[in-house]
Amino acid sequence: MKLKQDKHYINTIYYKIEQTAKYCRYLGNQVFQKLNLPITLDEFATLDTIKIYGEICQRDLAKLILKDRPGTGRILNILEDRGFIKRFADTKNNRLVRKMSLTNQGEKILDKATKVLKEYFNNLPEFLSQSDIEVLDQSIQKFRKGLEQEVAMNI
Amino acid sequence: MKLKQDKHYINTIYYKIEQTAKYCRYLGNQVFQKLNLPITLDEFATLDTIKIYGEICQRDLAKLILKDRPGTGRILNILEDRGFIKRFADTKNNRLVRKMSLTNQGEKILDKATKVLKEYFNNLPEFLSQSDIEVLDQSIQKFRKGLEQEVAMNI
DNA sequence: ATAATATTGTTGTAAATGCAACACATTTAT
DNA sequence: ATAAATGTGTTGCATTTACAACAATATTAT
Repeated sequence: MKLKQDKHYINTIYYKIEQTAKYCRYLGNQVFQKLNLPITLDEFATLDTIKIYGEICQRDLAKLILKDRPGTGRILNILEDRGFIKRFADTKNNRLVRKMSLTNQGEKILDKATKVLKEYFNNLPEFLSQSDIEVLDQSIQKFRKGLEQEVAMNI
Repeated sequence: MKLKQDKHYINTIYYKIEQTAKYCRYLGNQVFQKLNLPITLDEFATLDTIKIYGEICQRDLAKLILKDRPGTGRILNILEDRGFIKRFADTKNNRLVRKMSLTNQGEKILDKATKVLKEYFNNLPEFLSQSDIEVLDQSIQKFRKGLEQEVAMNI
């Protein structure tokens, strides 16, 4: 993988991805506050992921929500305390694991937040066309897959 | 900006950018450790940016290195303590600001790190062609610019 | 059989991050 | 002229993050 000789960090694709990710995070958190949602962005992502994947163990969930194992456990503690999920012991490859599922209240909160968020984002000016997004999606996916082979995630 | 009705967070472009950024950060930090560089990724980015932009005030630097003002001040404290930069008072629009420049030692460390990093990255398998990178670069740039108008950065 | 290795989740802690408050100076508004 | 608002950098603190160490169990190697 060649880098142009005169490339400074600020001109690399790594920097631009970091920069864009930072904007995404700020926007996300600001939207959650502005809309007065009763959960944070991380909690929303966690609930939404549990809804899709059904009963998965904590480590698999950690990989999906991009947190490490301790961080995932802590988010789940909060969600459990607030009654949005319930946890139970199960096995996976003969190993004892903890899985989880949404409670009724968790479903309700998630649906509500999803609805409010969809409305908000539908009213945002469309700054990228659907086909632009697809191009971005494809190429960032390809980039990430390449990256994946170079970096140890140890989650 | 329309979202497909059935899109979960994990399928959005926001998630994929976060995910890719995380890989970038891990790879970066792991490379800096593996190569036994005497500075961190953040310090390198800071030195490299000071080298390009010459004498800028801390707040402008903060925007470039994607840190907030306190964080930028702290990184600069470290770099100053280690003798890689020197700081001095100046004015910008009649306002008192602190600017900085690389010391000889700072230049040396930066050049050394740049050389080692270039060698490392040149030996990585090329997982994206130059034209692929350009496509990614263009579309992520466009996306970020759209985002920029929706999010307050207050740095 | 025993030891070494691997998987999963938790605890603890050092470091990084985000943010509000402050100090100080300058510009703008009234 | 005075007050309010803005720009710059620092301090302090609460939260988040990264990471190592551990407990418990299962698999693999010797």
